Amino acid sequence: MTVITRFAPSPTGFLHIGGARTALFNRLYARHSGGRYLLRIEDTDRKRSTPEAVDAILDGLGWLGLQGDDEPVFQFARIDRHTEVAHALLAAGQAYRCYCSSEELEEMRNQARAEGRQPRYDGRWRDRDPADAPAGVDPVIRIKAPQSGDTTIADGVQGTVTVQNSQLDDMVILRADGTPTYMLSVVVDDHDMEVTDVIRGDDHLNNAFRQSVIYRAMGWEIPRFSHIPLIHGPDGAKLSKRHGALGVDAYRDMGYLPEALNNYLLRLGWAHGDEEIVPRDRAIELFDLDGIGRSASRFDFAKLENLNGHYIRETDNDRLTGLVVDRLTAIGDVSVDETARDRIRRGMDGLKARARTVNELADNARFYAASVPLTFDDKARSLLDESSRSMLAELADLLRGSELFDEAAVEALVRQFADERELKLGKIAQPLRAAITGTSTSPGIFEVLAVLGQAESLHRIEAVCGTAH
RNA sequence: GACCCCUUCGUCUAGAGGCCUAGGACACCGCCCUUUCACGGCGGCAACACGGGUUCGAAUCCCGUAGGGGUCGCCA
Repeated sequence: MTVITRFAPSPTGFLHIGGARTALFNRLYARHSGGRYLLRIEDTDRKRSTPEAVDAILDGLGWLGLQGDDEPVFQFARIDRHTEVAHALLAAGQAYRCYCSSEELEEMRNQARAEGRQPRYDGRWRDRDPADAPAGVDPVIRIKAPQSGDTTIADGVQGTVTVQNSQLDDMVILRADGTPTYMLSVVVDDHDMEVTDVIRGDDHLNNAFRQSVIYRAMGWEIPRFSHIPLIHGPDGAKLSKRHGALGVDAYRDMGYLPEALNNYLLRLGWAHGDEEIVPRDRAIELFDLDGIGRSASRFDFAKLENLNGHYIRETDNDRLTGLVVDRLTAIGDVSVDETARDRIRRGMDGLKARARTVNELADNARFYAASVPLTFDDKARSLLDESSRSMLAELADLLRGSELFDEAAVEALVRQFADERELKLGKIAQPLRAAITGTSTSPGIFEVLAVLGQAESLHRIEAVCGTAH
């Protein structure tokens, strides 16, 4: 049987990090098994669902490369099928109308809580004569849950989990306004979409038992459930905005690469021996439900950042240049023309070894796009004292006379200059760096000089020495 | 509160009774490389929640305790 998985977010906000990981696992499992991975937008809550959220989720999935194999299914469009099933259940005597008001239910729950019982619906309309129905009350339809025995689920991650049926209550499958509830819709859709594996967050584990009631009532085969642990914040508490419960677009804005986020999310809760770097294809090859742990894991930005640095170093220079230019342009403090773009591209080897995020990369590349007069940070300013400036003026003369200006030629020149004066290279390199980059740290100084070229390099040095020619 | 789940270095994890003096990665600390900062290399610090069993032998199996998490909607 072909494996079919699905990711089913509700469009009430952005695609958060937990959802992204759920989508990842679903896709990976489907790919690994040679099956299909589907997307379903659970937009049955008309009050909270928004088209903006649908776009945000689709965008996020697209960025991560986790879009479904088919066009997404919009659950609300299938509402007729859901109500049809509800009525079939009613006709078969598997469900019944309940005329309780919300006040009545509230009171029922309060009383149960007060008596230390579980706040469940007590089934008071299960066998009651519909003739007793109070006038003017629109009933809901509830399904008859088993009242004795127990239900066991063989979960792909959690193992065998058993719950006493006395814990289940007769849940609402069709609301008073005639719309289906989530519990009904998911089951009907998963069945109709022929989903074989439901891989979702741990927070749904209890729902699996309730949903199996509907499967049984309809005589449908129950899919294999796999409930993956939730992601917590660094302090072990539920992920909050302060931590990482951000939309994936926020991670993109922070300068993370989608392949790094995918790798990080994969390793968060899943492992294959000691392998840490697991690119997509390798992930598809290795991914298995067995590798998923059962305990919640904490989100760790430091590790994500380290991984991101790795992927930045692996990424080709043209793509990186595009990302850096976009970022610099978005910030808008330097204008990035073709010359600047070309310098950034040629300087990318030196740049990318030193950055862990695209934003850091852009910050470090800024000096390539800047123009005289540069802005200097404090360290650079203190490096450019009077004696350094006069030394740079001499160096400029030497550089000006050079026919060649590639990295090797410049290095030879500067080293020779240092030797003649019996100076350590650092004594010259640091002021030089300050003069041409405006900072005290940068890629290798000879590389920078070569990328900038003779004219621009001299221009920057002269601007500092006040010896413009 | 009831029900369900979880518990190995600070963090992510390896570990399916002897291979464990518990391995890797991130972070941290040294050293090396070096014109700066990184990258890279080498080394270090650091954990089986606790208590009982079972067994010749337990991080691995069982029970309990403690702690953490999830769920208890006409939300999804």
